[in-house]
Amino acid sequence: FLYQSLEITRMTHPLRQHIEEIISLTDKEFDFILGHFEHIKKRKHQFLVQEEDFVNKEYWVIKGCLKTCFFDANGKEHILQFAMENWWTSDYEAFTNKTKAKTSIDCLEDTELLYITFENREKLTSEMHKMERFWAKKSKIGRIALQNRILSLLKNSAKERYDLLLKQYPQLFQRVSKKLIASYLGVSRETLSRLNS
Amino acid sequence: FLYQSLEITRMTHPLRQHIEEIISLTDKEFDFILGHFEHIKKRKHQFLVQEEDFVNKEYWVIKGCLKTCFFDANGKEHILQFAMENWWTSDYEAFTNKTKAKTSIDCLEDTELLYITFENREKLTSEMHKMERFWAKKSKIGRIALQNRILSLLKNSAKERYDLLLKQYPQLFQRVSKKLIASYLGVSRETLSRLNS
DNA sequence: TCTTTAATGTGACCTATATCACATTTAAAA
DNA sequence: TTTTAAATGTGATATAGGTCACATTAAAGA
Repeated sequence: FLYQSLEITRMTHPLRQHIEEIISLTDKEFDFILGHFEHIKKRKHQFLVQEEDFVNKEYWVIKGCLKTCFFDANGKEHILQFAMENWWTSDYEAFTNKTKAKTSIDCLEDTELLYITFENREKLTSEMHKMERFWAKKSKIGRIALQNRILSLLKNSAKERYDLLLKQYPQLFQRVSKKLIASYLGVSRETLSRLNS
Repeated sequence: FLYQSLEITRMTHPLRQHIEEIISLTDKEFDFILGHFEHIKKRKHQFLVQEEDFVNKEYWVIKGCLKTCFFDANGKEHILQFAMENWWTSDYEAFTNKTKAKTSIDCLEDTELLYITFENREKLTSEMHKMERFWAKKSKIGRIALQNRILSLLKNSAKERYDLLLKQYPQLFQRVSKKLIASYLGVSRETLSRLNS
């Protein structure tokens, strides 16, 4: 039904295009992969994951925007990740280790997603070596991105981190409040507001 | 020759024990894996990787201690990672993307390592699905650790980060100078020195 | 062993960023 | 449309942590 709802064919399915950036697929292989996913819609302010949940799904964003956040001892919110079109998201620690989520994943807009369960992911990777390689590659890329964020937190000032983020993800600033950007960068919203002046 | 030099058998090889924490291996499989690695020794202050190098090896520490560091615009050193016995290390961005290293990897003690080249790693993972799974799992674990470090940089004070590190890696404090610990935590060594008082 | 270099601690002072308070604007509900 | 809540900007002030300077101690080298 997903093909119909988005008026797309299996040839132009966004997930297929996404996967084919890394490995190439036949029509049959893509159908097989897609068969392991489910489709859901969420409205703004709905949660995909809440703190303390067990998490057995990994999500892929078709359309929309989400934040992965957590709260410190003083109740201050911090943003670990944003997710928009073509991004994967989940609480990976909870998903991988079958532990409770430390984070919440919250829709910032009405959002349309595909998800795959832990079991289906295991099945798919063992049945289809290509997908193991796909996710291995994705994991490597994700790790490099996290490492660069640590680098940036260690060596750059608030202003520098702001400029880098703006340069790397200009679309983000159109869709997300500055309060959340501030929480992602690790500065107060007041300081962020003053950076431009 | 590695078996001899360390007076170990293939049964008790430290790399085998390390891999078997995640997947199980036959003697034959382990010999096959080990055949893709080379053995090297480095002295204190020698580099495994220097900034601007191309990096086509991933290292595994048999014995010793290393730091992965980089320098900011003011020449201040920051530590991205330490590596000790049973840890993997490399400049993963340079290794994965075949780009130049942003970091240096420097031996803090005389160090004994195994390494695998990019080509051998590709060969090994494609010939032996188990090893693809092994590294996929390692990559997941590494990613979670990086994420938790970001979490900690965002939500914890210098003192809290210090206490967490001390709790998680007490051995580190016996082997590494406080200046380097400070660079890892993202505080000045003076501040670190005052945290205990 | 002697000599040099690095590690560590601590005082004095500085600065980037946080916090609190409030006004204004904008967007979301009802 | 009206009402309510959230986002944003900005001043005043506080503070964690940085920087500089110097003394002491410990550890490398030679």
